Amino acid sequence: MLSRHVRYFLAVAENGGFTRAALALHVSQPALSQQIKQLEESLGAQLFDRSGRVTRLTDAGETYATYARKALRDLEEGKRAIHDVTDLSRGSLRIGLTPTFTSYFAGPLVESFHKRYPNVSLSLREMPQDRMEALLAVDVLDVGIAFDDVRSAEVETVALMIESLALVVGRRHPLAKRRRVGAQDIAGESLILLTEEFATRELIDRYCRENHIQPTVAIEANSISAVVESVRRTTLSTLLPAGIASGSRDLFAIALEPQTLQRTAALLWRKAAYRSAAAQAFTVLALDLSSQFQAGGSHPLSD
Amino acid sequence: MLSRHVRYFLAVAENGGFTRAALALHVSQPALSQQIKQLEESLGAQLFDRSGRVTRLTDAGETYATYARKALRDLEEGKRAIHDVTDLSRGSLRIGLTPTFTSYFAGPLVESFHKRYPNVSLSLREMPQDRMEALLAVDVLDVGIAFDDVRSAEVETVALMIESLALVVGRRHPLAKRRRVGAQDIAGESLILLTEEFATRELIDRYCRENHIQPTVAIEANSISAVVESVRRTTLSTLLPAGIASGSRDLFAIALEPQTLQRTAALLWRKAAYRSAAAQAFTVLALDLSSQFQAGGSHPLSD
DNA sequence: ATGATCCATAAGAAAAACCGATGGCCAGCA
DNA sequence: TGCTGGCCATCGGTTTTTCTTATGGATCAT
Repeated sequence: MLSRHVRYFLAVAENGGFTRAALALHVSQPALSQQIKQLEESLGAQLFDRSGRVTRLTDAGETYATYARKALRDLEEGKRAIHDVTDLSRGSLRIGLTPTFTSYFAGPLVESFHKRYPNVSLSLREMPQDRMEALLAVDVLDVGIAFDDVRSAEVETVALMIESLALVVGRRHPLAKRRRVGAQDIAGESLILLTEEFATRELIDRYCRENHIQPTVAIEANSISAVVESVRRTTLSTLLPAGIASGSRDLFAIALEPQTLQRTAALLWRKAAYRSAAAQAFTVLALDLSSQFQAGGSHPLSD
Repeated sequence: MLSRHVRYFLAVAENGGFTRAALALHVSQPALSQQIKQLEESLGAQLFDRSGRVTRLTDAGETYATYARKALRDLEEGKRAIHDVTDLSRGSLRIGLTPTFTSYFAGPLVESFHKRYPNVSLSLREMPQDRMEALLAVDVLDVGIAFDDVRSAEVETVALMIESLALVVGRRHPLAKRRRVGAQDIAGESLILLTEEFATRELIDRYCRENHIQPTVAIEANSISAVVESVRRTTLSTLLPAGIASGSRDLFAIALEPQTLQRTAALLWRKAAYRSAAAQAFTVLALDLSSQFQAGGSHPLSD
């Protein structure tokens, strides 16, 4: 990585002579003579004292050698640093999230990624899918977790799992013990729903139209946790990914029958973009985790 | 002195593209493609993301670039170290200056340096301290004259003198004959001050807050000479290093009592950097001159 | 002196780097 | 959607750099 001139110079300095250095470098001795001569000319100073029996550095040579060695060390360090980056002992990853994923999928994913690669710094930003796609396209995000019906042609996807919405209720809700419900059950519900800026809400509205039902929307909120906490404390219900209820004792996710209220969760990134080692590792982990969600019976809606 | 591979790599990184870099280097674009490809192979990592419209560094590339630049600086420093002749019959010195020093301290210093070493070429650049520290760190400047509270960890300092701000007024100003003034005198003044981009202004603002005074700021200017000329021609006053007034008949520097408005001027250079003979001679001269300022009664605020 | 070592120089051979031509790939635009 | 311009990769053939071998001059110990 250093020019021949400098490498040869250091070799001669270290070996205390042209002949020995030539031997060590597996080149002929005249090759060294020439290179060093050129270096001396370009630096405008004599680097070696060849007058005596042994070749030694001049003052100028001694001075230059310290800097040359430093430069060499820098380059070798750079080489090591690269491998550190690719083996994920550092680096960074900017992740975009659709709000509904933040709680139940992104949580475990980020946790396991951070556990495995603690030195990769993560940036998590929750945002609507439209915005996410735009930010991916201009390379402000590395990867997104959202749904597979992307609008932007610059974004490509890999499906993670099918996410089904369930009726989520609190322990005091009349339907709390039911295993499954149908559209007609929903029709009589008083719901608390996300506002229309969420893709989830659009999906629900379409579902209601298609099934010709008009459940009461008792409360609207623009935050998942507000919805969840309200459901927990009232006899209102909501429609959310079933995963959100898992892990919470007093929340029950009741499957919809038939399961028409579903969409495909996906990993998003810019088409043909360079994918950093961190991004690739994240992808692997995400696919892994999602297959657990799918296969393992733990996912309430996978059956 | 760096191998072609690395030099080309840096050029592509800096120019943001192969084509532009090729132009800058006066080689063909394929030559760059080949060299970079070889470098990437030898490092076992992709250095550039060529997928999009613009070519940009990958994480690995970014990492390597910092080390490569460091190596380059080392070699250039080595070159200068060689050329640096101890008798100062040639050489060069790149000096950074905080604006307030330009007039009264740097002037005499540069004058005496140039008188003593006429063959050393000088480069004087006025700039804010932050910028100065950055340029010192990347070896674009040899030495800086600023204040001793540096932010960068890569810069070290040697104190020159304590610089006290004084109330500077013109001959027609009511306080022109006073020997000293207090904070309460300042409170009633109409001032013309430097803008907030100057460290001096920050210092003054803090002083006012601490003394609970709010003098009128009649004029703001971002140039020392503008301030000085205005003070000379009006009955407005300003707060500036007392030294600025010395040597000018119709400017009067009135000491503040107590002297709380002061800071330590210092010489700055990059930590552990090679210091050329010129830089060392400059340091000696600067310390010498500053002790004259301090000791000799000529400095209006030294008593 | 003499032989052993060491480095410099010269000239041709080998290797590396380079150039121009060409083609593919995006991205912006009609 | 197809066109176009900008950008990079690849491919032969050429130029430049670097290397090798052969040789000669200098130094130093014997």
